[in-house]
Amino acid sequence: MIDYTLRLKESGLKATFQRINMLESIERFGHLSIESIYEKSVKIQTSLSLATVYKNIILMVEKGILVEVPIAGEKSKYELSKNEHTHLICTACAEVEDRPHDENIDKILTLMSQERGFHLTKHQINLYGLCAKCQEAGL
Amino acid sequence: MIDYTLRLKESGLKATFQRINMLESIERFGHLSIESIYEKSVKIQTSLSLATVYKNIILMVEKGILVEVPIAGEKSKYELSKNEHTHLICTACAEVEDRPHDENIDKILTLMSQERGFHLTKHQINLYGLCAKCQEAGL
DNA sequence: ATAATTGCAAATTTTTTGCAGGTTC
DNA sequence: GAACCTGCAAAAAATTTGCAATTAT
Repeated sequence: MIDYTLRLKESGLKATFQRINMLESIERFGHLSIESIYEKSVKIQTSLSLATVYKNIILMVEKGILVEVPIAGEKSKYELSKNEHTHLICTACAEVEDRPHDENIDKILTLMSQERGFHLTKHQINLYGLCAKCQEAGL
Repeated sequence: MIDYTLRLKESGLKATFQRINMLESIERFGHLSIESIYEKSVKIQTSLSLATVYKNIILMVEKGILVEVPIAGEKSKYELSKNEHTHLICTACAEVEDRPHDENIDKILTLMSQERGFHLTKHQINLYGLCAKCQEAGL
């Protein structure tokens, strides 16, 4: 289990139970919407309020502890910051799987940006389709 | 100017002035949020209602006439369906520029999907950073 | 001790819905 | 003329805010 107390303090945020609880929920499930972060976390701490979740998502995204994953046709999900990677998003079951980046991709994208004088700081690649499970289920 | 009347009818939608007006606004500006589509279009047809814009966005995305471009930290924007392309999103001025796809990218992404038994149907690549203008402006 | 954070309730914003009247095919 | 669409107003859902009480450092 990751040391979220340290991670939060490094960012100048207090290591409250609410925040650690939220981060552990996200760690466990990989990618969660705000509503789902609340649902998972309130089971651990029943007094948790949705407003606190909203406030902390905003703060932790600002601090770079969390990353927003915007998805077409759905609400954004949030994940822990980690190496750049590609998302495989199943349009049937809404599951999101991470795949490490082929290093060639980064090179190509950097070049593509430079052609336009664009200073690339971050990128997001979303692949939409059917995951293996949903294909087997005939969807 | 594109023939939106035909495009709508092909999709089984009636070619109302509201829809054509919305599509022309999107064509003119490239990428617009729902609120902006309303703001631009209501100048042309002052009786237009926001509810109509919402209803038609949903319909036209369903029919594949429009594509949702979800963006981290912002509301989704909508664009006309066109060839797959990459978005350069300026985090300072929020402008979105389209760049044609390097064909190598498509190959790599298809391979990456196949490794996981994932059936790729669509992908979305967003590059975040500073556009040339905003860099010059010292942002 | 003190500055940050929480949870609540209320306010605001965003999106959806129902329906009478109008429009497209 | 039938089915579809619009605009309105109202409802529902999502997000933000203010503040007194509590908690982390």
